[in-house]
Amino acid sequence: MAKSVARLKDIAEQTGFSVNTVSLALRGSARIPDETRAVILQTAERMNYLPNQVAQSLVRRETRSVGLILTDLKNPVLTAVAQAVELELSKRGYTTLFATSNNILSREAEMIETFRSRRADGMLIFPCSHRQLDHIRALRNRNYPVVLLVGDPDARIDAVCMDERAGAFKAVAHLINNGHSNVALIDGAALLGNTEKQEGYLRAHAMMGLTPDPRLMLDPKGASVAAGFWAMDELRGRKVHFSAVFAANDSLALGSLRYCCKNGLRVPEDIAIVGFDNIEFAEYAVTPLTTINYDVMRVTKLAIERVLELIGAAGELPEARVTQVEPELVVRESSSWRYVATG
Amino acid sequence: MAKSVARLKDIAEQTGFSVNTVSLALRGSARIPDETRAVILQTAERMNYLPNQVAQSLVRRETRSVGLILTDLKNPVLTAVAQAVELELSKRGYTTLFATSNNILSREAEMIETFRSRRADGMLIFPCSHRQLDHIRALRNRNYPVVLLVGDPDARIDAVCMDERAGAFKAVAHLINNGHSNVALIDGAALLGNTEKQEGYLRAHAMMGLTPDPRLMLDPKGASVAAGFWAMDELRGRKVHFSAVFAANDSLALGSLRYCCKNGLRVPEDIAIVGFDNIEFAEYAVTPLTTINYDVMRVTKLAIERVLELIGAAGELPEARVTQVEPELVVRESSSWRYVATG
DNA sequence: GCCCATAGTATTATCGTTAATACGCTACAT
DNA sequence: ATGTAGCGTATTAACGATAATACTATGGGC
Repeated sequence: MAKSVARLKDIAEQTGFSVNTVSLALRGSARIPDETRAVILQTAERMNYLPNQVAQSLVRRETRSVGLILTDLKNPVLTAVAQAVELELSKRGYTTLFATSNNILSREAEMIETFRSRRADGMLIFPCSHRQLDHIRALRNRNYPVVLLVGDPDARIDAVCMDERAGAFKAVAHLINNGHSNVALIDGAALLGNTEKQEGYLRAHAMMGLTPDPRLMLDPKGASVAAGFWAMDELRGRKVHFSAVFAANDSLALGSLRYCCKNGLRVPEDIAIVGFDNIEFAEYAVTPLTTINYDVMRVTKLAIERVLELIGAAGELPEARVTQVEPELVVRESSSWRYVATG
Repeated sequence: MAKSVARLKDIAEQTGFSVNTVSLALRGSARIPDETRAVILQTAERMNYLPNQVAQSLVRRETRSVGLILTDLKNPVLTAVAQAVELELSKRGYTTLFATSNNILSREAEMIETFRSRRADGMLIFPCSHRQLDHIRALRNRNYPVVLLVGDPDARIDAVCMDERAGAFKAVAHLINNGHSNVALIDGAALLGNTEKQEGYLRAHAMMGLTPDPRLMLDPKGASVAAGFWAMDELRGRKVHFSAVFAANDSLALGSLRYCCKNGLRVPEDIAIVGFDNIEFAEYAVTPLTTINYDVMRVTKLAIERVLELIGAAGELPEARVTQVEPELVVRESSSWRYVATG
């Protein structure tokens, strides 16, 4: 905290009015005559006074701050979420307390406790695991406003999120419809309990009466471009035929694409690739990437409205609601050489 | 703020001890016998007590929070900075207050005031403009601990940062040394007053006795891949010969690369490209990108140490110091077809 | 001239915590 | 027995603001 900043008391001493009069004047009370207010305002200005929000928070019993806990910022989509959250919150006079869990459950729990201790009015959480949510549910049960950014309709916790299952379904169905009956899956999230994309992948197969070879489902051990590159190499080593790849995010997909490039595999002729998230680099890749897109800004706004609604709720929190936004498939060259021919 | 949370007073009433005894017991004072402490600890646990940091901050006159203001999070390097800052601060028991200025000076000033009002113990700022720093200097002059993440040795404000001028110099000197005497510059930062990279570009030319054609210096009007694509098109339209491009960040460079790809220009044979920042996508591009790399984690750690040092300083702040970390050139195929031949 | 409404300002309590100090009791030395 | 050291706990006053209430002039009505 900056050393020696002006307080109401200092302004009071300077002007000769009481602390309360100064407080009322600065807050624009009608009980203070214009002349008095002018003197006080001017003195406050001169002394560079800014209300101490710590003291205000104590007496008002609200901090006007919201905690944001993400897994990490390596994924450009989470980055976009972070920025959108901060923007929307600050528009509404709230400050963002920020933390990352690095996919470590204990760290997630720790950051939640930190924010609770700081009396954040509410929290937005992108949980490490979409299944282990007991610590978050406990929070909600104690009437703390929490909104998850990935949702499980059965979790009994509010959530506003993109429907990953539907997105994965669309991606894989698109590949199967384009004649690919052997689609590989590059996705490591299932190990953390986040099986939505895998479920979409399986459901798309089931719908078409196909059963994917389990050897085509690979954990890339990371979410980076390098991991995608490695995963592709590993898949090829398994000697199981596949003509298409669905990667759980665009970084992985771009890594796969790079692998193909380097190893003389044509995309999409030899291997079709579909990513997820529609990051900017996807569109400008050697072979523009087919991917799953959703409106980050819209989801974020809804999430913020939800958390502010919970914060505003008097007494008991309302019943938890899960809002899932349907993502859309963006078809580009990497999945459709017909598209190459015509486009 | 969550409704009705346990306070020291509640524990005091439950156990029959006074508030102060409870406070001392929870903080592990030696004056409290083990038996008393055990009772209090157990009751606190049962009531799910967590100290109210708002009240603590008020009485301790420090919030153990640091404000982080970035321009935006679209640049993966700033993202990495944000994550590293949060990690390092939380290791040291500090919370990160986060905001973005979107390169709008008034918003930057506003967020600074917000954090000051919240009594953040210090701030780390990536300013929109490296020249208009009066509002930040004023803060420092009032003894507020601030550390900039881009530095001007003459600004009389502490800074820990990468030496952008030196980085740009290395990039352009590398191109010139490889036989490119007409190097284009794609960089829009100079309009905001951030001329470091441009200066490096000019200095590299001057050093070699060259004067760049001003028509080869282009403002891409943005920092995205799309902007880089557009800039390349614009440059070619100017009908001034150039055989190499230095782009102010890797997104711009990847956009340029994509343009070349699409328009039959070979990289590096027809056009050499050098980027800046060494984001992961640079390495895995069609033509791996030569770029400027620096150790984000190291710079971040130094910056945090500096701000905590300022926070810890009793009385007047010490003289401002600017620490610049030298970045390094990472040569890949995009700038050197000799490298292609051998590598 | 007196009462009362009202405008303008001050007083006091409060938020949840910490810090300094005070108090009461036991035990011990003298 | 008596002063005193020390231990365990309580009391009180901050921190910087807000909110409810309490004063104190002043002016108007009769």
